[in-house]
Amino acid sequence: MTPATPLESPLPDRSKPTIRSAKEQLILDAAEKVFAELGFKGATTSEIALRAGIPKANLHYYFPTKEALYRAVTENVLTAWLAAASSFDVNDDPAEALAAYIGAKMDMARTDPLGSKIWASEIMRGAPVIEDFLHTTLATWLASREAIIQSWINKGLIVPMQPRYLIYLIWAATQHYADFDHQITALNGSAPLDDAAFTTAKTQLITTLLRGVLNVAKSDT
Amino acid sequence: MTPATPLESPLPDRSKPTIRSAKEQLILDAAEKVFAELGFKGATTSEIALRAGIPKANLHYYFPTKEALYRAVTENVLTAWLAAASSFDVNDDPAEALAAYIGAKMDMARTDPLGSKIWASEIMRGAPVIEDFLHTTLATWLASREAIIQSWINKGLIVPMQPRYLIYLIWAATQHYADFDHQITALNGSAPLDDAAFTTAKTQLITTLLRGVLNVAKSDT
DNA sequence: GTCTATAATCGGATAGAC
DNA sequence: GTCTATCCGATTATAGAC
Repeated sequence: MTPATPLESPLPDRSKPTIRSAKEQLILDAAEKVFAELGFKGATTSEIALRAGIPKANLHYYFPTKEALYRAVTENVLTAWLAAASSFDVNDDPAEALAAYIGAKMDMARTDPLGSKIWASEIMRGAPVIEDFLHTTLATWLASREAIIQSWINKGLIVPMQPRYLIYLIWAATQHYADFDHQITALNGSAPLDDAAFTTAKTQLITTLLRGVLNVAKSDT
Repeated sequence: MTPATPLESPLPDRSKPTIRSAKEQLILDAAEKVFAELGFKGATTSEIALRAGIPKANLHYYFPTKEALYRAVTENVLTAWLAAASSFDVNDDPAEALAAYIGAKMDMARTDPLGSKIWASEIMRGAPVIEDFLHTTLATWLASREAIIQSWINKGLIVPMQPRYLIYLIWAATQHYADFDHQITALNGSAPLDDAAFTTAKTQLITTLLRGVLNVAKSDT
């Protein structure tokens, strides 16, 4: 595993939509599942090929090495992550901005739990592939959102706090529904949360966190 | 990996403190690190033996199979988890009980991040080893604490909510500092959080969550 | 109890036929 | 472009000397 080479080509050439793309996508989908379950080292190309329904050698034709395949999967995760991150910016009102961001992250945990698991697994092994991303794009994004939250604090809209620990809280709370979905399912009587239950969890999370950080009118002091 | 056999002997025989215990502990400590980083499948007995400073065959003398070693490590994690879980019960006041529990979980994330990572990794791969624990001990613990929180809601001490999503929020927020410590370190300028910063994170988390769920006096409505 | 040597298997990757 | 056959290193586990 080469360390910290910058990721390239987030959207790899859509000019030829379905010539080799079909099988590549088949492989990427299978790889996403296997990497999410077993991590980079635990995943095997045999297992990925098996789940994709192709011979192992065919997989190595499209993705020469296991690491190249892993990096391709990881790029997709980062792309999705950055899309959700922008939902922070659509509103100047802290309540609406935070609610939108928490909601977007919850929706991502619901629709793409595998991406969240791959992220978690990558971080837990020391982030060799996304290390550069952590120190550049993510650090920049975090700093700018800290500044926004700090401005809300200065205006008295948010209670005084360290903004970054609020961000960590949001990340943790939302990604938990993806990373630990097996545990949540087990504690739900072996049935995954249905849409109604998930909506309840999402609404309650937004309510609790907004109550926790929004400054109410100080008329009663 | 045999599925869902109940875990046995949480405290394996302390009558002979240091005859073979010394090397077993050496192996368990090394195994905890390697399993935390690489997961069950990604970890190798060679790597564990290397870090324990013993020949690989010697490891297999003390722990016949990789799975037996993994189960031993997992038992230690469960034991520690149950110890922290009891901190919920020491107090009848919701603010104090929740603060004590959140604080205990944060302290665990600080002192034993590896255990948290092993838990996360085990859940993400489908929990084959702790599945039984999830459906028995953990489900029972969750139900009893839900009942306690519900009683607080009935007394008007806590705002109306689904108690279990509050528990999930506490689990997620606290374990995040263990499971994602590499990311937090990267975003902290490549330096781990020092004790002061961690205390700030812990205090702020307690403050935010208590504000989010405690019912304030309704004198201003 | 401990370690060297090795068996048996698995996994990543490739050669070369089709 | 696709797949069968295979190489070779890595990995789990054991046999047997000390």
